[in-house]
Amino acid sequence: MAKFRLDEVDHQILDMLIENTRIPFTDIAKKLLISAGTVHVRVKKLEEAGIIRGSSLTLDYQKLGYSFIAYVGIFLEKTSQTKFVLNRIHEIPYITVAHITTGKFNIFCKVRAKNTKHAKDIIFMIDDIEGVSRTETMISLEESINDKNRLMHSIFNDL
Amino acid sequence: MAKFRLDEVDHQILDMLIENTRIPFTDIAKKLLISAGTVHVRVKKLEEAGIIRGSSLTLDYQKLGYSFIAYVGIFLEKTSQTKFVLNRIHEIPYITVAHITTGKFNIFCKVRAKNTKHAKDIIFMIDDIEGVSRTETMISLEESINDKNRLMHSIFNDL
DNA sequence: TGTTTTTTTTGCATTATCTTTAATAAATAA
DNA sequence: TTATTTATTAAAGATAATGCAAAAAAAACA
Repeated sequence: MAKFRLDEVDHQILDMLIENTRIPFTDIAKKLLISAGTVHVRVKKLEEAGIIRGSSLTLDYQKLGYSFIAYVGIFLEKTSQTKFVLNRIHEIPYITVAHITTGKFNIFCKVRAKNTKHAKDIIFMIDDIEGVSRTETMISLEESINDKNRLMHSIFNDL
Repeated sequence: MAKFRLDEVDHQILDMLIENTRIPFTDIAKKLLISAGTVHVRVKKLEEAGIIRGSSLTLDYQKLGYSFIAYVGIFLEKTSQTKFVLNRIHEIPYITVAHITTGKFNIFCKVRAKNTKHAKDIIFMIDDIEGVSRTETMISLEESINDKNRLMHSIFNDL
C-alpha cells in the first residue's frame, strides 16, 4: 500500500465529515475554497487508502430502549481458550465491543442492555461460557465523554 | 416528546444507514420498494425524534499513527471529586470515552495513543490530576469485536 | 358500520449535488 | 530547464434531495 500523507485540506475534509457524514461536498468545497471535484477526489483517495473505512449513524440507544451500559472484564482459566471464548462472545449481540487485553483481565468487553435484569442475563451468559473462570462488571452510571473530534484535532496538529 | 414507534420500514432504513450513511435515499427506496420521498420523510422524523443523533466516519486509527488502545480505571480519593476530575480528563484529547461507573472504579475511560511511550505519558497525566488516587490500566492487544449492527438486529427483533 | 380527521405515501417538479471529463496548473523528477 | 506525473478546476451531464399537492391509508369517532 502506498504511503499516505495527509495535508491540511485532507484534515479539514475529514474534520467536517466526522461531524456529519452527509454534509454535501459542495459545502465542504465552499468552506475550504476549493472545487467540489477536489473534495470528491480527495475523499475517494482517503477511502482507497483505507483511512476512511466507512460511516455510521450515531443513535440514541436510550430512546431505543437500551439505557444500560456495562464493561465486563473476563478472567479465563487458560489463555489458550481466548479464541474459543471470543467466538462464543461474538454470538451475543449485546456485546458491542471486545478486546483481548493485558493487565487484570484476559478479555474486556462492553455490554449494552435494556435494563438491570437484562444485563444480569447477559453477564450470566458470559459466565457460562466454557473456559471463563469469572467476570468483573463495571456499570456505567453516565457516559460523560464520547468524542473523537478532539482526538482528530490532536492527530492533525501532530504532523 | 412524542412516543415513537419504529416499524419494519424504519428498521430497514436505519439498518442500511448504519452500514453506510451516504447511501442514496433513492437506493434505499428501491430496495424497500417505497418512494424516495417516504425514505426522506422517515429519516427526517427519526432525526427529529432524536433517534438518529448524527453520523460519523469510521477511521483507521492505525493508519493515522494511533495504534494503541488502553482502558484505564480511575480510583478517586473522594467520589465528590468526580465532576472536577472529569473536567480535567476532558482536557486530554486522547481520552475518547469516559464513564462514571459503579464497581471497582469511580471513572472508567478509553485511551487512544500513538505507542507505549505516548500511552505512558497520558496515563501519568491522569494520575497527576488532583483527586485521583490511582489508576489501573488494561492494554488492548487486539480489538476483536466492534460492531453495532448485531445489536441493532436484536433491537429490531425485540419489538 | 360509515364518516370524518389525521397521517402517510406518492409522483412529480424543482433545486441541489455528485461525478466525470478534458483542459490547465502545479509539483516532481530527470 | 524540460519532461513527466499528479492535482485542481470549471463545466456538463447524471443522479439525488427536497418540497408539495394529491391520493391513499390509517385512525378516530359517532
